[in-house]
Amino acid sequence: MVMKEEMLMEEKLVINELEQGKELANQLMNNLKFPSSSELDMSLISGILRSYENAIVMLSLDQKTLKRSSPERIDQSNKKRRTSEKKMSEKVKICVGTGQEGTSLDDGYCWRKYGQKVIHGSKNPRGYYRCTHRFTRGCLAVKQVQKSDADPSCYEVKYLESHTCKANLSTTKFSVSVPKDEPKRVHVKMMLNLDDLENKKDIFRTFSFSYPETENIPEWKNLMDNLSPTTTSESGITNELLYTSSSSVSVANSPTADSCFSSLESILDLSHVWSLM
DNA sequence: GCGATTTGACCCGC
DNA sequence: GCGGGTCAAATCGC
Repeated sequence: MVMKEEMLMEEKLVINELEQGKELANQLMNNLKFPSSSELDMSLISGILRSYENAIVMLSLDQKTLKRSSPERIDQSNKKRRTSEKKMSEKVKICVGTGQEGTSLDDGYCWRKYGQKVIHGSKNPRGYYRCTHRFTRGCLAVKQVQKSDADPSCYEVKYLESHTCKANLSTTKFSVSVPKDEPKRVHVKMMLNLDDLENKKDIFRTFSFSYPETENIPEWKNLMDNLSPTTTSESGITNELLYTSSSSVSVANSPTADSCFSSLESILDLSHVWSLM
């Protein structure tokens, strides 16, 4: 019953997307008859492409749902089954400072917890999260979060499947700061312009890691050397430098883009394309 | 009331 | 049979 309602909802969304695409295509045809601005044409074309992309994503998700709930399987048993597809995965270790638990694990995406399991041989349970946009935009991103047994201040985060809900990182900005009282700890604030049609707003995320972890990387060491722990910026935020990504394509297409907020490696990979503001 | 989280049950691969 | 991943009903919180 609920499943049927969900299917109808999905169908409506797909039809809506296709109708939008059709509407935009009509507008484009009119524009071609009476040429005006090529910018408008381009925006119409990208609108059409987006509509069809969304429809395809929704349909592919629908197919998966149908596969899982095919009549034979339903006849066989009314019980739960899981997909056996092999997934791409990326493991990331995140250390959080005291009093920051929970917030630092926030990586800029919206996750919904769908399960928790006690793992054999581990003291801490593993949490299972999937993208909130799974059903609205067909985003299949999944992550697993488990507190490290060895270091309770560290979380092991495993990302399975990448986000298809499309974060637009073209205007991503990083802000790096060093706390006065803790000169070996680095706070990174990221300003991210998400291509979020619902919210249309910039989202800020912060996380931190220890200086020694990055000491053996020359570029990072140079950066840290330039951050004198005694100076204070005009904004009142200690030692803040703003960095902006000079290559949106390299960010957006990076295999680690989805977890760039939490993966130290990905931040460092990107560091060479940053330019000082 | 609705969306998010919790939690026990179930499924599947090894 | 065991362990890990997922589902979905129950519960919680706003």
